[in-house]
Amino acid sequence: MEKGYEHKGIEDSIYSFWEENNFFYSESDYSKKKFVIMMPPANVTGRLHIGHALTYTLQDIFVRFHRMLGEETLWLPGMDHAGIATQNVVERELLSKGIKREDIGREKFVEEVWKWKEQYGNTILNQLKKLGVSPDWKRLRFTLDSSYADAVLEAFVKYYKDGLLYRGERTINWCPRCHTAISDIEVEYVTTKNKLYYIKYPLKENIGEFIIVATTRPETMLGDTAVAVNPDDVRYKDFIGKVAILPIVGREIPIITDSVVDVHFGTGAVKVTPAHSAVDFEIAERHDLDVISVINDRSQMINVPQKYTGLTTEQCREELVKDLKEARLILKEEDYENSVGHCQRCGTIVESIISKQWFLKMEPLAKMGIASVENGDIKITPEKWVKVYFDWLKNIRDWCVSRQLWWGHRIPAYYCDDCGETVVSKEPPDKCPKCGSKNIRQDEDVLDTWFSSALWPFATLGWPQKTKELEYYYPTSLLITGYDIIFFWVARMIMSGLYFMGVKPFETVMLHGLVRDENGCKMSKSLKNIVDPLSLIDEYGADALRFTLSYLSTVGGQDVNLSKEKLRASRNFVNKVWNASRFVIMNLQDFKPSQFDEKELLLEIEDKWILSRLNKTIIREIGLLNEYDPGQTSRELYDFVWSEFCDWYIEFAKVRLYGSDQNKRKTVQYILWDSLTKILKLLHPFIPFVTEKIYANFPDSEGVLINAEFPKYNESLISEPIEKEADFIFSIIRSLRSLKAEFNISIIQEVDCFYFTSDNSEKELIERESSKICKIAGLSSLMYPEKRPERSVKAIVSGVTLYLKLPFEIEVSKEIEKFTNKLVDLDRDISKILMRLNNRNYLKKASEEVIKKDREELKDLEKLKNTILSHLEDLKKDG
RNA sequence: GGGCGGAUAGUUCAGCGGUAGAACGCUUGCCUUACACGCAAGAAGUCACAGGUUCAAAUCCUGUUUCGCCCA
Repeated sequence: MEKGYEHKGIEDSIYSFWEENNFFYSESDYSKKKFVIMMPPANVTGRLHIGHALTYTLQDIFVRFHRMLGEETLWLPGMDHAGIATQNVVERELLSKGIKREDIGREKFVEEVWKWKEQYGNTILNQLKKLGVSPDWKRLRFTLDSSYADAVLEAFVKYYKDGLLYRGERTINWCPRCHTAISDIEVEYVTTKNKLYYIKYPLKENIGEFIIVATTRPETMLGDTAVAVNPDDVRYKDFIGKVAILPIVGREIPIITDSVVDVHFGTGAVKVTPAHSAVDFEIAERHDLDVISVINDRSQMINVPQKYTGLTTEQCREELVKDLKEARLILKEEDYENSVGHCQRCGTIVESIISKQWFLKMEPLAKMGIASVENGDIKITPEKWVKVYFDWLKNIRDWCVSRQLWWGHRIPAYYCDDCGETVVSKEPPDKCPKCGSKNIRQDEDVLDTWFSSALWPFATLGWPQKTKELEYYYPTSLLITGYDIIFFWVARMIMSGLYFMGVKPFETVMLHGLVRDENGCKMSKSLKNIVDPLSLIDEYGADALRFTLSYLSTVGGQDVNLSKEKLRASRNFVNKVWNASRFVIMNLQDFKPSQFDEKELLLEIEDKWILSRLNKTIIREIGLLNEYDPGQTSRELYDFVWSEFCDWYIEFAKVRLYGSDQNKRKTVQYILWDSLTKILKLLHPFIPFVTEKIYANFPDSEGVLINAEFPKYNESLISEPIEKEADFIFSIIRSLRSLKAEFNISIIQEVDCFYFTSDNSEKELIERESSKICKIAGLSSLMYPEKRPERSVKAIVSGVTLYLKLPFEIEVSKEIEKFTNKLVDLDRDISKILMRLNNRNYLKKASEEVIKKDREELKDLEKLKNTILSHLEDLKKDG
């Protein structure tokens, strides 16, 4: 084995080895418990970013863990056709060749997109492999696969037949750049500095009187069909029912009341533009107002006086404000901050317009979604998201599912040109069922990509066919994803799973945080703080990246602040594991674990200690992963492996390993082999490459780690007294080393040492372990003296006083000072505990366990105090 | 406007009722035959602020300040 772990070269070959041997493959097996995760489908245009790295690392940890537990584990990978994004990419590419999509037509364009997909679509999948993830690639699904497309059609038709899908003219969010409708949640609101204009609308009957409305978008007034005030607003009591004259246009519009009007906004009177505001549209429905569209789908003015027609909204605003000012109809304008909707995909300001679209009625679906989480059928963790989920579902609006794109699932609705009949069916009708006409056209639009990904947990398993996969794998076990798509994807999957399958799509949803930079800032192109996971893998190794991401994640699903510092720490840890293994393997050359009989074990304190600690760690890992806390698991594994196994056990092991007693040597070889084998298995879900590589070098390894059995724990090996004894020995060693450091004696320079204690068990323990203490603390001897040694440095551990024979004189006064200071600290600690133990309420109310712990602590401290006191006396005699 | 989350060592963060923790950085020694991506020994904190609950509060409650996110 090499001196340092070099991930380059190793990772790729191990990955191909796993893949070639089908270790990721799953087959339904009713004799086994199953564990199923559906991978959130990756955007086909995407490249691997750090957010993917986090989510897929976490998923892979659970997948590998359950696979090692012997469960039938399926992790189904996938890709999403990503309607708008993909269409944009290919459109841009064609445009660079001077071709517009309209030039070549729908069919040719879609062909081009498929070509693009075949060529570049697998980029992200290959990048994913670099991370070491282990999904069943043979079951890879794409949301436009023909069987998947069939599921989408089936869903659409069923929703329609059940009366949940309808086509209608309603207010929608329109992206003028993507040139399509988008759903409410695809709009991102950004606080923007704007002007608030106060515009005077003259009253018809009362010449010279006005009602003043405030707006940030004066150009929309051209489409006003009313002015509304709050019914409780006394200021406008005399205006209600009167008629205002819309300036510039001259239209007569009523002054109405509606409780949605906020009395604190502007003047309390608002203009009502039903065609360009969802709220106003609802007001219009309640009051039966006209709806006049004045902005078209290219952000141009229509149905307005000649001089404004065809202008963009911005040009129109400028002109109109000028004209209103000339007519002295603008009372004032003031600075104002409001939220302006932007297209989530391209950042363009979205326009509210009236448009004929397909909508999915959400209320009945939302009720199902709420119930299944409320009654505990589906568990969401961390729990704080449950409330967010409920709030969204309780206030949900109908979902606009049609998109004016060419790339996606084309809506299976057919319209008769002769009688106007609408037919929704999976198969195109050859004639109109109503009038028999053959003039039938399919709807031009495609479905929102999220409409298809909502079907992911069952459409990937062959639904609507009753496949054996669907039968076995549905419902799935766990869904892991970022909290940012709780509405987009999680909630919608729950609703459609319940609706079409009648059963929840997954048992548990685990939501994790988003990856941010080391200062907690969102990664963005403009901040130039984007880190590319592939270059991180290249620099630090996939294991180090994976370990960093899991190490930084928390049960609370906090955002993850990634830093190079943490990556370096993880890389060092991986290297530590490598070198500890290297040490063990080097010392196992003459040892055959399979031929060793456990009855020959001559266990010593450190063996029993590491076995106790190891078994506790196994229990912790199983417990923590079952509580969805991979972060805490990685932190505890790190500490156990580094600070306990490497720092103490391996150091102790060297004593017998390099000693002459062959039986002792065999024991320590066996424990090293046994515990490291288990450690590698415990670590494997987190750092699969390095552990697999090491395992291949292991004597008598049972094959490969990826499908090795997860270590079983043995509770009878856990012992608190053993751990306490070991800690006592460690403390002795620590204080001896500390003494040497204090007096600048090199760790390898051996010195004589005496120890004294009035406690027999302590004396025996040290006697028994003295040769190891000597080796590890760098002593030439450790003796119990006939009489008290003179002029020696002392350290005190519990009842033990240690006398280090230094090659030079020490200052007694300094020693006295040192111990006097320690005494002060000690007294403070003792009085703290005494205060508690003398408090009757404490004794009455605190738990027995706590009180017992306090009493033991007090005993220990007092023992220590007595030891210090008697040796202070000694020192004073010396002085 | 409504909701959620953060404020703990120089920095990044764990801990979330019973004696303040880690990593990195810093200081001092060490190339001790697994590892300098290392070893050993240190220094370093009114746990944002103010009240309250409790025998006991970084930890629970209320309020304040402040930073961030989501929804309207």
